[in-house]
Amino acid sequence: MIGPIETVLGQILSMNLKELASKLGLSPTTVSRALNGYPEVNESTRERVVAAAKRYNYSPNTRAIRLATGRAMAVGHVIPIATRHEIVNPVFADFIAGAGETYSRNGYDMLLSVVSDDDEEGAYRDLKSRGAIDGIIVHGPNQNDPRIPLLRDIGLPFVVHGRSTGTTLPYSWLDVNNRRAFQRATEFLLDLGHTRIALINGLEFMDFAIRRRTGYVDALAARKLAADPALMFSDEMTEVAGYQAARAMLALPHPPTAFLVSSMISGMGVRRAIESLNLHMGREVSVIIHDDELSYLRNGAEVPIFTATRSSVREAGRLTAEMLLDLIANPGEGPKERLLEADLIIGQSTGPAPRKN
Amino acid sequence: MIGPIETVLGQILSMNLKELASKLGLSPTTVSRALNGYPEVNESTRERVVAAAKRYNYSPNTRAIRLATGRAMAVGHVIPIATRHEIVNPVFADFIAGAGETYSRNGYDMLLSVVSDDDEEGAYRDLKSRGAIDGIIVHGPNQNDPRIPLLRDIGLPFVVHGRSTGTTLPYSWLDVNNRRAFQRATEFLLDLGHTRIALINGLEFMDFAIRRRTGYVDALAARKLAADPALMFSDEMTEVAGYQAARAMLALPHPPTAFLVSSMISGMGVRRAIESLNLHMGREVSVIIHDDELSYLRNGAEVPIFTATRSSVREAGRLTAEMLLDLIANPGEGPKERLLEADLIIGQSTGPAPRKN
DNA sequence: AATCAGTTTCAAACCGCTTTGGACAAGTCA
DNA sequence: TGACTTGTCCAAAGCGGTTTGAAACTGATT
Repeated sequence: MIGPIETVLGQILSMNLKELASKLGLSPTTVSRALNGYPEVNESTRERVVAAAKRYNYSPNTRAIRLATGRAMAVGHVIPIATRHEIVNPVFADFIAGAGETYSRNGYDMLLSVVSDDDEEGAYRDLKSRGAIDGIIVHGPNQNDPRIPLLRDIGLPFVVHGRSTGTTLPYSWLDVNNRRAFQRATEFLLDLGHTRIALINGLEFMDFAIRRRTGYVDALAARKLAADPALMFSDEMTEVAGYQAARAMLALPHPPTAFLVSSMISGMGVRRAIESLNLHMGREVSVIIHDDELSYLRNGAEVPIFTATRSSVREAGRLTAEMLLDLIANPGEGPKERLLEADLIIGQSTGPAPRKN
Repeated sequence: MIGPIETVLGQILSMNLKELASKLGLSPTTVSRALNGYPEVNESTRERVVAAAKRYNYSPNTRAIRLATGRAMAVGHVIPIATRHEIVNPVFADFIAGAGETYSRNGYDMLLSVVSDDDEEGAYRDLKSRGAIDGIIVHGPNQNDPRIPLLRDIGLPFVVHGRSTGTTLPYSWLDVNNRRAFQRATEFLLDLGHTRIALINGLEFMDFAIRRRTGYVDALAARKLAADPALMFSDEMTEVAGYQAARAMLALPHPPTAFLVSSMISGMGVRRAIESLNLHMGREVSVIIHDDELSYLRNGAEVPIFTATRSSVREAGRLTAEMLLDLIANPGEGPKERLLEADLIIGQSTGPAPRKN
């Protein structure tokens, strides 16, 4: 009889190594080696084994491999749920899609842990001591992030997506040059003649938000302009928050003529605020956003709607995952760092500053 | 010496069962039983064991448990990446956050597989035959979804988030009553005097989109109104698609006075189209959206911006995961079904139909 | 013919837990 | 008193692979 065994229920029982070996008249050792590409097995034997494995639909039991090798062949991602505001970062989906591609390609599984943020440390320790994963990716680092020394202490290989200002320990990270991106964007607005430029930022304990603000402030300072606290806003990056902040600023006696906005979603709120006052984006008010190239929130079809600093978070996921697998495979090597530059792409949301009247 | 052993590298080596047992002068059998709550162990012994386990920071090796018990203690989620349009469904993040809470609470891991959609079948077979998971959740079912018979055939417990019109096999699912939700929304618009109601739907090979259209068509038919094909649009649910569809419809000789929109994101595009024509949502044009209560896309702060059919996808994640764990624990029981009703919440985006002039 | 190296194969130990089938002591019943 | 429970514990056999150390065979060398 050929092919996998069918039970009464129609379920396919995959056979195990011992069965396959006896079917071939070989020892499990040889079969295992043949399938795993070890040199000490005759080529013709290997071919027989490989053919039989395919014919009988054999695939080795992951649980057994993991126990035998001591490796989990899995990478963890911890999603902290803020107990206060319960927000799932919308860039997660795309980052994870990118990372997942890398894992699939390399035979790794991706383990997601959803954890309330006051229990994150416990989650890391648990994943490590249970031996559930070989490494982990750290999301959304804050200033002086405690997770970095923690992971170093418990000896779990990790790569940070982003960086942590204030951390002096060396660690592996991949980040977008957020400071440079917002510096360039600010310069671009200044070149267009804007001087009242508002910053609608994310939460400024997050590292990326700190760096973006620095870029913005630096660019202003280079032109001898001081950042106006009334034009700097920091909050959760939601549509509503963007709308409210922009409304409030546009109602100031001396309103901004341009907005630098930390995300596409906040940007849509800013746009709504502008249009609700019968103003026009790219005419009376200019807007630049940061575009993570989220797959479900494209910045326009062919023509970009927003002028934007752009960097694909999906690609970041792919690359960060590659760095981690590399780190796992070569534990001896030191930390790796990688800085991606964002593109500045010009859309329809920016134009010359309106003349004073 | 008290506490876990520290190596030169400062890594914490967690001890294993055998070591703990010998430290206690007991057999591994007894220690295992004491920790797992079996009755055949003296209470005082159990206390000693539990205390020692805590003191030495013992946590059993997941890999070994899995091999020994034959259970993976893990649930799979397959994220298909459409090779054509490469879109990650934005509701994934929140659904998974909800499901993840359930898994954590029950000691299960969540395994995410990112797979190109032409290879999804292979991914399921692989997960099953490797023994990597005990069950799986099916996302985004289409009409006559082939995954349902497939999973039944390979004998992998599963619950579908959504349903599959045309599938006659019984299977477990959890769904929102999409038909009823859109029927009620349409009735609400009809009651406000609207007769030209447009439908901006998702891709209509997706089951939820089919059901929503049915609800919409039924409600119109109940008032002896025929659905106008010119007012029915189906595409990816992006902001840009919503904008373009609404722009086009509003330019018709006999434009709609109301829009029924399948998602918050498309709804933002529709709103932009309306405002770009100097019309006002809730005045000249009414809009109802479906609100999945995505954490990063709240429908307004206190006051909802959009009138909406509302159903929390995060809660759906929690409940679907519970159903699956139940199914895994009680394989004998038949398929379970659960239909959630969406709320109709009234926001500022709907109002009476404008008088004809 | 004996020795040796190289190739190919295998038996058995091992990974760290669970679980089966006793063993042993103490208490109960006839 | 002997037979039977009951309570408590343990040795050993698993789960399904990988990996070590040795055996068997081949052909070449002395």
